[in-house]
Amino acid sequence: MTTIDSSSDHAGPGLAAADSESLAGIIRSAGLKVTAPRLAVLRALTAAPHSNADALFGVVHAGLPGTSLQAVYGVLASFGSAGLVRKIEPAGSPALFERRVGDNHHHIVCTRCHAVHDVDCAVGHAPCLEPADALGFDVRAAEVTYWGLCVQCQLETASQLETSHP
Amino acid sequence: MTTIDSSSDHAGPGLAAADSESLAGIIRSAGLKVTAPRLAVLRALTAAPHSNADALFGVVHAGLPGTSLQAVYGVLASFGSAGLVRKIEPAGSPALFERRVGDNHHHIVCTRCHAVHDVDCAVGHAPCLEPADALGFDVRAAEVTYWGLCVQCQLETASQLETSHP
DNA sequence: GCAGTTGTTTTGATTAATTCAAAACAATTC
DNA sequence: GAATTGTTTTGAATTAATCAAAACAACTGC
Repeated sequence: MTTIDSSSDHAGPGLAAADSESLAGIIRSAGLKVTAPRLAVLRALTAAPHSNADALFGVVHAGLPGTSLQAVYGVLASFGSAGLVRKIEPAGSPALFERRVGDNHHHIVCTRCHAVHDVDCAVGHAPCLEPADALGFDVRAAEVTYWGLCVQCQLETASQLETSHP
Repeated sequence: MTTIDSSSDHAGPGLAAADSESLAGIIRSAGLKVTAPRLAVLRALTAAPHSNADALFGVVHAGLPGTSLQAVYGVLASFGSAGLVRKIEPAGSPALFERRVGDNHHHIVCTRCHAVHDVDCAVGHAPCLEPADALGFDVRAAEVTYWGLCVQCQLETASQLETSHP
């Protein structure tokens, strides 16, 4: 299996060495050991935010055969507790992961194709963070999910309607 | 337990006949056939909102042995498409069901014990319904989930802290 | 540079929640 | 009261995720 080498005087994979370097730095700064699967997952997640474990496994496994799906789950779990990634679980989808953490942003999900995009707070600051009646709860977070049709699906459903016109 | 019976000339199950009658009416009005499992699920869900399929199965099966878990799933699916119940899927919990539909309300979930309560809109009308940038989406719904500690869990964690003091 | 320690990954199995499909059955319609 | 349509049962399968032990690799200090 390949080793991880960040020293510059080295003719490794070659492509995107600086990229790996910074990703490695991010992982190390989080107090985690830098490993090939972790680099690969972090790179894949940077390229495709809102990916699920299986999709990440596909990408990672392609570039690093021998990586197991369980490894991806393990990497995501460690990234999660290290605060490096955030896990979101929209109804009807498997868990998705994103690197954008710490800010207060929300998600908009297409009800037809399940595409997910980030949306900033509606209000500008902590959104809706005060429920009308918190029932004594110590509220720590407010999660907003918007549901609707993405542009693509609006077009496709419109043309379908047209086609099925008498 | 006292019997409530309004349809006097009827020797049915006897217990809570008026209740069953009205529940039956609700089911029938939704265009669905009235069956024992459906009545039982609707009654159980009225008594314990935010129940999952398994919990409902437990209650239903106790009163109506022979009912299968799949029947409960089937009932909930038909109720769902008939608009009689709403399905919510908080992260980390199995799907929950509630009869409160059509109004715009949200949920507050305890991060420790997973208790779920209804909360009304933060704003009074459609809450946060306009994201900062909808990215071209045709937004149809905004779902807000508050996360925090319920009163009970606040007390329990506080006393735990106290106990573990040096 | 090299060995030890600690943490990570693989391998293989297991669980939880839900869905699918066909046959048996029951509620409304005629 | 019989036919029709839809519902429930039975049994299996699927998906997403988790658990556990052994093999392995990255960082620590020498």
